[in-house]
Amino acid sequence: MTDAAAHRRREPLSRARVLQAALHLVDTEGPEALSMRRLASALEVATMTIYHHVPGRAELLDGLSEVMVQEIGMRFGEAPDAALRRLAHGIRAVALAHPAAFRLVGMRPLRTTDALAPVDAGLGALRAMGFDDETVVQGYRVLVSFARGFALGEISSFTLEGDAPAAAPPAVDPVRFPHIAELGPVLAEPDRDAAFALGVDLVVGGLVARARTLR
Amino acid sequence: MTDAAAHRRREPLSRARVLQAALHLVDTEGPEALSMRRLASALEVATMTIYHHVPGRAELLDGLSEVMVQEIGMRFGEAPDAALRRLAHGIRAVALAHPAAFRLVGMRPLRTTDALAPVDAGLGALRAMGFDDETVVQGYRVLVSFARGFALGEISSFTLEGDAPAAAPPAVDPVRFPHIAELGPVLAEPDRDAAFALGVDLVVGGLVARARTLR
DNA sequence: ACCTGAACACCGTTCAAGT
DNA sequence: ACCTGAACACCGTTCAAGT
Repeated sequence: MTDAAAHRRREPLSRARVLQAALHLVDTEGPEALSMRRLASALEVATMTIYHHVPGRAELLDGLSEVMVQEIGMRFGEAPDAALRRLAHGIRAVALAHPAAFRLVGMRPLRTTDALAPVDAGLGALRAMGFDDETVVQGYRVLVSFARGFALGEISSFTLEGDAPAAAPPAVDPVRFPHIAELGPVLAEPDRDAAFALGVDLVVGGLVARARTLR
Repeated sequence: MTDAAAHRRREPLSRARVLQAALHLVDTEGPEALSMRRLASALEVATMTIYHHVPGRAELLDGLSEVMVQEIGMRFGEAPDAALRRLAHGIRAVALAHPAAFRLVGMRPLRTTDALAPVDAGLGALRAMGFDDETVVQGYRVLVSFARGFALGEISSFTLEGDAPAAAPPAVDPVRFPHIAELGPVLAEPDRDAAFALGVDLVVGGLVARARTLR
């Protein structure tokens, strides 16, 4: 049932409906639209009613990342390196599907157990490659740091800010910064898909190569 | 001259002194302390006085990243791969020196020309390795995305949030998430330096290997 | 059980005015 | 040139109360 339908029937509010409405609000009106007051008014409910389903704004944001992480599809019986590549691409896909929301929560630690399935899958893939525990955790952090960092960076370059309009790159002195000046056109319109694929190849490809030296 | 000394003599306010005070405020009182009002009161000046030196809050944040980026040391005549490694470690070092401020601005695009020296150096190193323009820009984005993403992630795991106290990882169902459960101790206290070094090795090492195939 | 209104202690920014 | 006070339109959250 859609949120709108649930609402028309005046079903009792729930954490799930609050989170759903929050994500919709951010998707349609931008990150700065997510205030407890505006969320309540979108749900046609008093501001304080929200607090009966979510303890406060911090947990609302945690819930938002939970909902988004659950959109990362899982799959079973995949080769470990394919699973890692899918995890990275899944993180970026969620970010591109919800850029404003990802900007809001993209670097928060996952604090809610319902958001841990992709984490477990990623760690499992690295263990299946034969790494010791330390290297599993390190490799996981490297891959996820890259994927989140890349996605946040590209989002910032094309979403409006919540406080300032999308940035035009500053004009640059070709004497001080010759490389920036000469690369200008490519810097302005990079092939973002190719850049992300390069990063995934470097990280996952490198890990696969190291795994081979273990056996 | 220190900010405090300048202030005692009632020197006129300047953009530089505003930014310096803003960074100090965030360093000492956390990210949520950076409001125009609290910054003004730290400078013992009326709130609106700030606006004569900085157009608004967005530009204040841009200025903060400018100041932080300038702390990344530059060096000349270095081998390209060493320059890339130093850039990555420099980004992380700045983040660890100013965790609260980095959380505030770590993913903003650099919008101020005085912040572009490390960008130009990084691009120059990749060009010196022989890559075509597209690959230079892609490789740069990959390295910087990883460094920023990693630093932001580790900061979030040990800084208080501005809205919630430092996160204790949630207890986890070992049936649903066996890998998380079994890796628990390592996940709780990862070797962050080693993890970052692994990422730098994978990215820079991988780029060096690709550069070799070009000649 | 579920929801609400009023109040408190904050925000960023505009504007017209002061020295 | 440089600084300011008052006002406007917002915030998140506490508390006591309503159904």
